[in-house]
Amino acid sequence: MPRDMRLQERIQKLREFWRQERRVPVYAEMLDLFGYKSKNAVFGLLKRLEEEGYVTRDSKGRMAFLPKLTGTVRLLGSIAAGFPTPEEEQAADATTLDDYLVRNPDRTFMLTVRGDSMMDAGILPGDIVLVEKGPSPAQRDIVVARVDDEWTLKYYVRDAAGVRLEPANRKYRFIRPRQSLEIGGVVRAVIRKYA
Amino acid sequence: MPRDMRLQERIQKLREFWRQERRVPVYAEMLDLFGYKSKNAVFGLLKRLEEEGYVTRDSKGRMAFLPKLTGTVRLLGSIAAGFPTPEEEQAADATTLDDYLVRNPDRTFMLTVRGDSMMDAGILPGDIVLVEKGPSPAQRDIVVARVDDEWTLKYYVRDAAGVRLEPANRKYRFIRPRQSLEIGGVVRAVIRKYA
DNA sequence: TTGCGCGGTGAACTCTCGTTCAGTTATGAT
DNA sequence: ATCATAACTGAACGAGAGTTCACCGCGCAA
Repeated sequence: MPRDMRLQERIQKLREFWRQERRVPVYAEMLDLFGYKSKNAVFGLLKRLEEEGYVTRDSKGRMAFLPKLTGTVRLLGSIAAGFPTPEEEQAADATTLDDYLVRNPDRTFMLTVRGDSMMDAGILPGDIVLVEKGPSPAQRDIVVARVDDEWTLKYYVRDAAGVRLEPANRKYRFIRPRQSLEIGGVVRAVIRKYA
Repeated sequence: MPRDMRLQERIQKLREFWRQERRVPVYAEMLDLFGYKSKNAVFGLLKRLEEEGYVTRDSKGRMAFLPKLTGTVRLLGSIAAGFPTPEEEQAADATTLDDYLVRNPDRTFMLTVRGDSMMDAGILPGDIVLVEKGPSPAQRDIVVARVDDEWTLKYYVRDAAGVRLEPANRKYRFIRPRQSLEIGGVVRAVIRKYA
């Protein structure tokens, strides 16, 4: 059996273990995970995995899996580039959606969208927005704002007259808040999950 | 200092540790993480965290953090329901986007959308689709299909005459594949990340 | 004030974990 | 076929892990 194939198989075992247990297996567990009989074999394998960027160790030698191992999706190119062959799939590094989408975990929330005020921006009712609380919005950021005692999504636009909130839907007109403008947060991502 | 507040602070420390190290801290590390002087204090705290569903143990007592601790986003209600008070935020359980969006990690890929064939379904150029390879598409699933030697997104529709691929854009007409229809995978989610 | 319980200290202990070393077997290139 | 190197076995070791136990002190209610 070729060397690289065996390695990939073992990495696959580690992925499965991680998904089930949410932790790094101890040597004893890796023994029967890989079919080894000696802990030193595990030791050697881990050294290779470290070289290839699947695991790290802290200053005291404690191990942790990296996203290359724990990731749930592989990042490929564009759709036009075509669908990947199995080899290309293997080559593509895995990543986690959390790392990809969330910068400030403690301030980020998922909210379900109601209403069609941002339809023209591709945000449909039922979609989920990732909202970061706290930062002051930049020009044309989409924000969660209180308008007429009701929370909605709007573009945040600063102009000569102050701040105005623009919908992305021709049915509605923009709004210029009278006094206090309450901003819940800034939309960092939109997620639509099918079925 | 009230009991629950201290607990929340400590949970927060654990979250930070997890984000940095991607593993469960050992007792010694928790000692100065929490400012304890005795390992038994850590032992007691972990028992509480287990009762409250933040950590699990396997049959041999090995610990793992649960999504309630490792999660990056909190799932709130709808936007119309308003923005949460700090107490409501605390009450909302954290979750990971990976668990939320990906069912079959080994078969799921991220692809960047090129072209406007699905614009009316809220899928814009530059968006990212999560594609699951393998499953046979259900009626009106969005699929990655090869059309005229080029990969695109289309609705998959089975009708009396066989299979047809429908765009979500009035500019284009549906397509009925002559012989072989190549399906790359089924779109399970759409993601749009700002800036 | 007394008594109780929670939350903590400190020390002792056991056992498992990761590492090391010497030696053996398998693998793949020449 | 030969040989160097990588992969693995088996045993031994030492450190560090988590657990347990005895005890303490503070807040709080009776």
